[in-house]
Amino acid sequence: MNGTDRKNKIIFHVDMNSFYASVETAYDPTLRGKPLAIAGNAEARRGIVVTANYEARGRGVKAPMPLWEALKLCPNLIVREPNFDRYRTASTQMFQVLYEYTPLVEPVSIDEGYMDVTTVELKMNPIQLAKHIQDRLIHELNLPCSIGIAPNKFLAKMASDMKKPMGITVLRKREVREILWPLSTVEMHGVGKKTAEKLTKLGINTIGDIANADPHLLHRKLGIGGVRIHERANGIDQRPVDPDSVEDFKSIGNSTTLPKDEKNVSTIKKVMMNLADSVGRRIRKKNVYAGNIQLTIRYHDWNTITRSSKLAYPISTHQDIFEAAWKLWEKYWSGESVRLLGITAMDLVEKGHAHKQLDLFSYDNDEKEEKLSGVVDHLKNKYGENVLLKGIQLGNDKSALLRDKKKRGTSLEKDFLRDNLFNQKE
DNA sequence: TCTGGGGTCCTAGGACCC
DNA sequence: TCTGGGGTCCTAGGACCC
Repeated sequence: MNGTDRKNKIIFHVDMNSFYASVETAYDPTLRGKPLAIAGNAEARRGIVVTANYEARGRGVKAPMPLWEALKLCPNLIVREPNFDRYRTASTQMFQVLYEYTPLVEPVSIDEGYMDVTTVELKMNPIQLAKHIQDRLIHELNLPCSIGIAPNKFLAKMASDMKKPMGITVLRKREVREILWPLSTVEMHGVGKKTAEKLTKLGINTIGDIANADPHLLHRKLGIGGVRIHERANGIDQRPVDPDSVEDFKSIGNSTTLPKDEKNVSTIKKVMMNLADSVGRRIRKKNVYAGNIQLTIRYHDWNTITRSSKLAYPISTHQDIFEAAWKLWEKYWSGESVRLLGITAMDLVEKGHAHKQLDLFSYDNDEKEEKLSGVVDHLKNKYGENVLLKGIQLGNDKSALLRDKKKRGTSLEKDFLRDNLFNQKE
């Protein structure tokens, strides 16, 4: 293998076909061949089609469609409520199979992922390998998928979309002009309705038009995303398959649509406590702290606002999360009735070596220790162990952290350090 | 009988610091 | 004290995807 060979990667995009519906059918084979939709309870205002199988899609049912509309199109539609634990289990099993071929697997969602199979040594060509994986998923898990094979992630993604269900599609770079360019701009991954409208105004109607447009114009009109779609439309995508990207999640949140529009504060408080509880469980399970809490309020008229505030120190308990969210609620609620509430933990920092660090302090108050372990991990993460240790050891002097102009903390961090670590007397 | 829930990335303006 | 400019942080909203 020489350098030129290594430059031409072989990327798979594995895309499970109508995943939730397929998982349900695997559990209950009597569903096979019948039109099936996964949708929430309409009484609880969750009546949205999340996934429709191909029989239902043939009748025009597709996600996300209100359930009543789906039933109008397809009166004999079978409807099942989503069972996310079941889907997560199936997803894990599915990725297990992919990991058997290479560690270079990048899950992008519960039902799709990329594989870099460039260096996989097998007595098969890539198409045979894809077929082999597809066969295993259908035989071992009863789950159909489509696989796109291409020299990069974007083309693999576009390829996997071309034959469904159970397709295998190769898209070579030299075929981009013939296969991708005639498609309309919305067909392109990354171009949605709004961007397509803007493009239409510029006289850009197909992926080929994007490819041949002036990238400076696209930059002016669409920002950095414009440059990106120009590259992609020309078959260029340098992003590596990153198996670690699952680890660095940026936020964890939960939201819920209320059974009816609500302005009763004690009801809302209960909902928010439940949301805070589940967000707290999830971040603690992932061993992270939240440095910022965001509250989402959707009003009866569908007007949605988000309000967030950076915290003086990272938190992880449901009480702390609730308190932060409740402060935002009290500050920003307009008084109108509410349709949906959401709490999201953001600016996540790893828990790290909290307890080892804690030995440096002589606090006897448990609660304070919990809070301090959060800020210590946060600062360590951000500035590195040395800076932080130096800062702490300087004790009641001004810390290295506060002095270092390049690595100075945020004002919130400074305030916190001043209040809690340095017994500051100016 | 309108319209779920989980995310990521980008932009833009003002605050703040040097 | 005035003036300007650059950089980062923080927040809110929008677009997009599954």
